[in-house]
Amino acid sequence: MKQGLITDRQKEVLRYRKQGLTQQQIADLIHTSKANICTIEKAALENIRKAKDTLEFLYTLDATHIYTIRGGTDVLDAVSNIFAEAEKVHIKVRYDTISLVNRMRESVPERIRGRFVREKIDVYITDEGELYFG
Amino acid sequence: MKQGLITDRQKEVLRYRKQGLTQQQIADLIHTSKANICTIEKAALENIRKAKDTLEFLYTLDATHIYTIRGGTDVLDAVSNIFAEAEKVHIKVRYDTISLVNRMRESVPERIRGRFVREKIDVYITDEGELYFG
DNA sequence: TGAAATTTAAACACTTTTCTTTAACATGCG
DNA sequence: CGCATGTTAAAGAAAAGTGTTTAAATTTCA
Repeated sequence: MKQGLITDRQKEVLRYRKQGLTQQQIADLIHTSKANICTIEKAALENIRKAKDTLEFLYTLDATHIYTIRGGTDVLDAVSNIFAEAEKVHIKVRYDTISLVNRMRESVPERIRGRFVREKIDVYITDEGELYFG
Repeated sequence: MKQGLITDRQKEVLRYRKQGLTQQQIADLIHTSKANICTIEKAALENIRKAKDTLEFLYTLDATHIYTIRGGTDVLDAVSNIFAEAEKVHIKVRYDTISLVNRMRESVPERIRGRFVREKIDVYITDEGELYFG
Protein backbone atom coordinates (compact mmCIF):
# COMPACT_ATOMS: atom_id res chain seq x y z
CA MET A 1 0.00 0.00 0.00
CA LYS A 2 2.77 2.43 0.90
CA GLN A 3 4.88 1.41 -2.06
CA GLY A 4 5.21 2.70 -5.57
CA LEU A 5 4.36 0.78 -8.70
CA ILE A 6 7.50 -1.27 -8.97
CA THR A 7 7.30 -4.56 -7.10
CA ASP A 8 10.24 -5.95 -5.14
CA ARG A 9 10.75 -8.58 -7.80
CA GLN A 10 10.84 -5.92 -10.51
CA LYS A 11 13.30 -3.79 -8.55
CA GLU A 12 15.55 -6.77 -8.14
CA VAL A 13 15.62 -7.37 -11.87
CA LEU A 14 16.11 -3.71 -12.77
CA ARG A 15 19.06 -3.44 -10.37
CA TYR A 16 20.78 -6.49 -11.78
CA ARG A 17 20.15 -5.24 -15.29
CA LYS A 18 21.66 -1.88 -14.41
CA GLN A 19 24.74 -3.80 -13.33
CA GLY A 20 24.92 -5.23 -16.82
CA LEU A 21 23.82 -8.80 -16.15
CA THR A 22 22.03 -10.70 -18.92
CA GLN A 23 18.54 -12.08 -18.41
CA GLN A 24 19.95 -15.59 -18.26
CA GLN A 25 22.44 -14.64 -15.55
CA ILE A 26 19.72 -13.06 -13.45
CA ALA A 27 17.48 -16.08 -14.03
CA ASP A 28 20.20 -18.33 -12.63
CA LEU A 29 20.79 -15.99 -9.69
CA ILE A 30 17.21 -15.90 -8.53
CA HIS A 31 16.34 -19.40 -9.71
CA THR A 32 13.79 -18.91 -12.44
CA SER A 33 13.61 -18.90 -16.25
CA LYS A 34 15.00 -16.23 -18.54
CA ALA A 35 11.54 -15.86 -20.08
CA ASN A 36 10.28 -14.91 -16.64
CA ILE A 37 13.00 -12.31 -16.22
CA CYS A 38 12.02 -10.85 -19.57
CA THR A 39 8.39 -10.64 -18.49
CA ILE A 40 9.24 -9.04 -15.16
CA GLU A 41 11.56 -6.52 -16.78
CA LYS A 42 8.94 -5.54 -19.32
CA ALA A 43 6.31 -5.18 -16.61
CA ALA A 44 8.68 -2.89 -14.73
CA LEU A 45 9.26 -0.68 -17.77
CA GLU A 46 5.53 -0.57 -18.41
CA ASN A 47 4.99 0.57 -14.84
CA ILE A 48 7.53 3.33 -15.28
CA ARG A 49 5.71 4.43 -18.43
CA LYS A 50 2.46 4.51 -16.51
CA ALA A 51 3.97 6.57 -13.74
CA LYS A 52 5.19 9.18 -16.24
CA ASP A 53 1.84 9.17 -17.96
CA THR A 54 0.08 9.73 -14.66
CA LEU A 55 2.12 12.79 -13.76
CA GLU A 56 1.62 14.16 -17.28
CA PHE A 57 -2.11 14.00 -16.62
CA LEU A 58 -1.70 16.27 -13.62
CA TYR A 59 -0.67 19.06 -15.94
CA THR A 60 -3.78 18.65 -18.02
CA LEU A 61 -5.78 19.35 -14.86
CA ASP A 62 -4.33 22.85 -14.83
CA ALA A 63 -5.55 23.48 -18.35
CA THR A 64 -8.30 26.04 -18.66
CA HIS A 65 -8.80 25.43 -22.38
CA ILE A 66 -8.86 22.33 -24.49
CA TYR A 67 -8.54 22.19 -28.27
CA THR A 68 -8.94 19.02 -30.27
CA ILE A 69 -6.94 18.40 -33.42
CA ARG A 70 -8.84 16.19 -35.84
CA GLY A 71 -7.23 13.19 -37.46
CA GLY A 72 -6.00 13.92 -40.98
CA THR A 73 -4.92 17.47 -40.19
CA ASP A 74 -1.59 18.71 -41.55
CA VAL A 75 0.78 19.18 -38.64
CA LEU A 76 1.56 22.78 -39.57
CA ASP A 77 -2.14 23.59 -39.83
CA ALA A 78 -2.68 22.00 -36.45
CA VAL A 79 -0.03 24.25 -34.95
CA SER A 80 -1.56 27.33 -36.59
CA ASN A 81 -4.91 26.35 -35.15
CA ILE A 82 -3.45 25.97 -31.67
CA PHE A 83 -1.98 29.47 -31.85
CA ALA A 84 -5.29 30.86 -33.11
CA GLU A 85 -7.24 29.06 -30.40
CA ALA A 86 -4.94 30.38 -27.69
CA GLU A 87 -5.09 33.90 -29.09
CA LYS A 88 -8.89 33.82 -28.97
CA VAL A 89 -8.70 33.58 -25.20
CA HIS A 90 -5.71 35.91 -24.96
CA ILE A 91 -3.14 33.30 -24.06
CA LYS A 92 0.36 33.61 -25.41
CA VAL A 93 1.72 30.16 -26.21
CA ARG A 94 5.22 29.58 -24.89
CA TYR A 95 6.49 27.94 -28.05
CA ASP A 96 7.24 28.96 -31.59
CA THR A 97 6.08 26.88 -34.55
CA ILE A 98 9.19 24.76 -34.81
CA SER A 99 9.49 23.86 -31.14
CA LEU A 100 5.77 23.19 -30.94
CA VAL A 101 5.94 20.68 -33.74
CA ASN A 102 8.87 19.06 -31.98
CA ARG A 103 6.98 18.87 -28.69
CA MET A 104 4.03 17.24 -30.39
CA ARG A 105 6.18 14.70 -32.14
CA GLU A 106 7.90 13.85 -28.89
CA SER A 107 4.77 13.78 -26.76
CA VAL A 108 2.46 11.70 -28.96
CA PRO A 109 4.70 10.19 -31.66
CA GLU A 110 2.25 7.36 -32.37
CA ARG A 111 -0.41 9.81 -33.46
CA ILE A 112 1.67 11.64 -36.04
CA ARG A 113 2.87 10.13 -39.29
CA GLY A 114 4.94 12.26 -41.60
CA ARG A 115 3.24 15.61 -42.06
CA PHE A 116 -0.16 14.48 -40.84
CA VAL A 117 -2.02 13.82 -37.63
CA ARG A 118 -3.28 10.22 -37.80
CA GLU A 119 -5.69 10.31 -34.90
CA LYS A 120 -7.28 13.10 -32.87
CA ILE A 121 -5.10 14.84 -30.32
CA ASP A 122 -6.43 16.80 -27.36
CA VAL A 123 -4.39 19.90 -26.63
CA TYR A 124 -4.54 21.15 -23.05
CA ILE A 125 -3.74 24.85 -22.78
CA THR A 126 -2.93 26.50 -19.46
CA ASP A 127 -3.28 30.20 -18.71
CA GLU A 128 0.50 30.35 -18.60
CA GLY A 129 0.69 29.30 -22.25
CA GLU A 130 1.93 25.83 -21.42
CA LEU A 131 0.70 22.96 -23.57
CA TYR A 132 0.12 19.23 -22.99
CA PHE A 133 -1.09 16.61 -25.42
CA GLY A 134 -3.31 13.68 -24.55
CA MET B 1 -3.13 -0.98 -21.06
CA LYS B 2 -1.98 2.15 -22.82
CA GLN B 3 -3.22 4.40 -20.04
CA GLY B 4 -1.68 5.79 -16.92
CA LEU B 5 -2.71 4.99 -13.37
CA ILE B 6 -5.68 7.29 -13.08
CA THR B 7 -8.92 5.65 -14.18
CA ASP B 8 -11.57 7.52 -16.15
CA ARG B 9 -13.78 7.64 -13.09
CA GLN B 10 -10.96 9.13 -11.04
CA LYS B 11 -10.19 11.73 -13.69
CA GLU B 12 -13.83 12.72 -13.76
CA VAL B 13 -13.84 13.31 -10.01
CA LEU B 14 -10.52 15.16 -10.00
CA ARG B 15 -11.71 17.51 -12.75
CA TYR B 16 -14.94 18.33 -10.96
CA ARG B 17 -13.00 18.82 -7.76
CA LYS B 18 -10.62 21.18 -9.54
CA GLN B 19 -13.68 23.18 -10.55
CA GLY B 20 -14.52 23.55 -6.88
CA LEU B 21 -17.49 21.19 -6.62
CA THR B 22 -18.15 19.43 -3.31
CA GLN B 23 -18.22 15.64 -3.09
CA GLN B 24 -21.98 15.77 -2.65
CA GLN B 25 -22.43 17.84 -5.79
CA ILE B 26 -20.31 15.44 -7.79
CA ALA B 27 -22.18 12.48 -6.33
CA ASP B 28 -25.45 13.96 -7.55
CA LEU B 29 -23.97 14.74 -10.96
CA ILE B 30 -22.74 11.24 -11.65
CA HIS B 31 -25.44 9.48 -9.69
CA THR B 32 -23.66 7.78 -6.84
CA SER B 33 -23.01 8.34 -3.14
CA LYS B 34 -20.76 11.02 -1.66
CA ALA B 35 -18.87 8.31 0.24
CA ASN B 36 -18.05 6.76 -3.10
CA ILE B 37 -16.74 10.06 -4.44
CA CYS B 38 -14.52 10.29 -1.41
CA THR B 39 -13.15 6.81 -2.00
CA ILE B 40 -12.52 7.47 -5.67
CA GLU B 41 -10.82 10.79 -4.97
CA LYS B 42 -8.56 9.24 -2.39
CA ALA B 43 -7.69 6.40 -4.71
CA ALA B 44 -6.75 8.97 -7.34
CA LEU B 45 -4.48 10.85 -4.95
CA GLU B 46 -2.94 7.58 -3.83
CA ASN B 47 -2.22 6.75 -7.47
CA ILE B 48 -0.53 10.08 -7.96
CA ARG B 49 1.58 9.42 -4.88
CA LYS B 50 2.55 6.05 -6.30
CA ALA B 51 3.50 7.56 -9.63
CA LYS B 52 5.82 10.03 -7.93
CA ASP B 53 7.24 7.30 -5.76
CA THR B 54 7.93 5.18 -8.82
CA LEU B 55 9.89 7.88 -10.60
CA GLU B 56 11.80 8.61 -7.39
CA PHE B 57 12.88 5.00 -7.44
CA LEU B 58 14.47 5.49 -10.85
CA TYR B 59 16.93 7.88 -9.28
CA THR B 60 17.94 5.32 -6.69
CA LEU B 61 18.93 3.08 -9.58
CA ASP B 62 21.63 5.58 -10.46
CA ALA B 63 23.06 5.43 -6.97
CA THR B 64 26.48 3.85 -6.69
CA HIS B 65 26.52 3.93 -2.89
CA ILE B 66 23.89 3.25 -0.28
CA TYR B 67 24.09 4.25 3.38
CA THR B 68 21.52 3.19 5.94
CA ILE B 69 20.56 5.46 8.81
CA ARG B 70 19.48 3.42 11.83
CA GLY B 71 16.28 4.18 13.71
CA GLY B 72 16.91 6.27 16.84
CA THR B 73 19.70 8.32 15.30
CA ASP B 74 19.77 12.07 15.94
CA VAL B 75 19.01 13.83 12.66
CA LEU B 76 22.15 15.95 12.81
CA ASP B 77 24.29 12.88 13.47
CA ALA B 78 22.63 11.19 10.52
CA VAL B 79 23.57 14.10 8.28
CA SER B 80 27.17 14.07 9.57
CA ASN B 81 27.33 10.37 8.82
CA ILE B 82 26.05 10.90 5.30
CA PHE B 83 28.75 13.49 4.64
CA ALA B 84 31.39 11.18 6.11
CA GLU B 85 30.16 8.23 4.06
CA ALA B 86 30.23 10.26 0.85
CA GLU B 87 33.67 11.61 1.60
CA LYS B 88 35.00 8.08 2.07
CA VAL B 89 34.28 7.41 -1.60
CA HIS B 90 35.32 10.91 -2.68
CA ILE B 91 31.85 12.19 -3.46
CA LYS B 92 30.99 15.78 -2.69
CA VAL B 93 27.40 15.99 -1.52
CA ARG B 94 25.42 18.75 -3.20
CA TYR B 95 23.79 19.99 -0.01
CA ASP B 96 24.86 21.71 3.15
CA THR B 97 23.69 20.50 6.55
CA ILE B 98 20.61 22.70 6.73
CA SER B 99 19.26 21.94 3.29
CA LEU B 100 20.01 18.26 3.71
CA VAL B 101 17.94 18.11 6.88
CA ASN B 102 15.15 19.88 5.02
CA ARG B 103 15.31 17.45 2.13
CA MET B 104 15.10 14.51 4.49
CA ARG B 105 12.13 15.96 6.32
CA GLU B 106 10.36 16.60 3.06
CA SER B 107 11.21 13.29 1.45
CA VAL B 108 10.41 10.89 4.32
CA PRO B 109 8.48 12.96 6.89
CA GLU B 110 6.85 9.89 8.42
CA ARG B 111 10.20 8.50 9.43
CA ILE B 112 11.43 11.54 11.31
CA ARG B 113 9.95 12.77 14.57
CA GLY B 114 11.41 15.87 16.15
CA ARG B 115 15.20 15.52 16.28
CA PHE B 116 15.23 11.79 15.78
CA VAL B 117 14.97 9.22 13.03
CA ARG B 118 12.15 6.86 14.00
CA GLU B 119 12.79 4.12 11.50
CA LYS B 120 15.72 3.20 9.27
CA ILE B 121 16.24 5.30 6.16
CA ASP B 122 18.21 4.16 3.14
CA VAL B 123 20.24 6.96 1.57
CA TYR B 124 21.07 6.52 -2.10
CA ILE B 125 24.15 8.46 -3.15
CA THR B 126 25.02 9.11 -6.79
CA ASP B 127 28.46 9.91 -8.11
CA GLU B 128 27.18 13.41 -8.78
CA GLY B 129 26.56 13.96 -5.07
CA GLU B 130 22.80 13.74 -5.44
CA LEU B 131 20.85 12.05 -2.66
CA TYR B 132 17.58 10.11 -2.49
CA PHE B 133 15.86 8.61 0.50
CA GLY B 134 13.88 5.40 0.53
C1' DT C 1 -24.33 23.83 18.70
C1' DG C 2 -25.94 22.06 14.24
C1' DA C 3 -25.69 21.24 9.56
C1' DA C 4 -22.80 20.30 5.73
C1' DA C 5 -18.66 18.23 4.12
C1' DT C 6 -15.44 14.85 4.40
C1' DT C 7 -13.46 10.55 5.96
C1' DT C 8 -13.38 5.74 7.41
C1' DA C 9 -14.65 0.90 7.58
C1' DA C 10 -16.55 -3.33 6.01
C1' DA C 11 -18.17 -6.08 2.61
C1' DC C 12 -18.98 -7.71 -2.23
C1' DA C 13 -18.42 -8.59 -7.19
C1' DC C 14 -15.41 -7.81 -10.80
C1' DT C 15 -11.26 -6.87 -13.30
C1' DT C 16 -6.44 -6.48 -13.60
C1' DT C 17 -1.82 -7.46 -12.41
C1' DT C 18 1.89 -10.39 -11.02
C1' DC C 19 4.77 -14.29 -11.11
C1' DT C 20 5.38 -18.48 -12.80
C1' DT C 21 6.18 -22.52 -16.34
C1' DT C 22 6.70 -24.39 -20.82
C1' DA C 23 7.49 -24.05 -25.46
C1' DA C 24 8.35 -21.72 -29.62
C1' DC C 25 10.36 -17.78 -32.33
C1' DA C 26 13.88 -14.15 -33.76
C1' DT C 27 18.49 -12.20 -34.01
C1' DG C 28 23.24 -11.57 -34.03
C1' DC C 29 27.84 -13.65 -33.81
C1' DG C 30 32.01 -16.39 -34.30
C1' DC D 1 25.65 -23.93 -38.25
C1' DG D 2 25.40 -23.80 -33.08
C1' DC D 3 25.01 -20.82 -29.29
C1' DA D 4 23.74 -16.96 -26.45
C1' DT D 5 20.43 -13.37 -25.91
C1' DG D 6 16.18 -11.64 -25.93
C1' DT D 7 10.98 -11.82 -27.05
C1' DT D 8 6.40 -13.73 -27.44
C1' DA D 9 2.37 -16.59 -26.38
C1' DA D 10 -0.61 -19.32 -23.60
C1' DA D 11 -2.22 -20.74 -19.34
C1' DG D 12 -2.95 -20.80 -14.35
C1' DA D 13 -2.96 -19.45 -9.42
C1' DA D 14 -2.42 -15.87 -6.14
C1' DA D 15 -2.58 -11.11 -5.11
C1' DA D 16 -3.98 -6.50 -5.68
C1' DG D 17 -6.97 -2.87 -7.36
C1' DT D 18 -11.65 -0.76 -8.63
C1' DG D 19 -16.27 0.81 -8.03
C1' DT D 20 -20.03 0.31 -5.34
C1' DT D 21 -23.25 0.43 -1.14
C1' DT D 22 -24.42 1.15 3.62
C1' DA D 23 -23.52 2.94 7.97
C1' DA D 24 -20.89 5.32 11.28
C1' DA D 25 -17.38 8.75 12.63
C1' DT D 26 -14.92 13.03 12.17
C1' DT D 27 -13.96 17.68 10.71
C1' DT D 28 -15.23 22.24 9.41
C1' DC D 29 -17.31 26.43 10.06
C1' DA D 30 -21.13 29.82 10.20
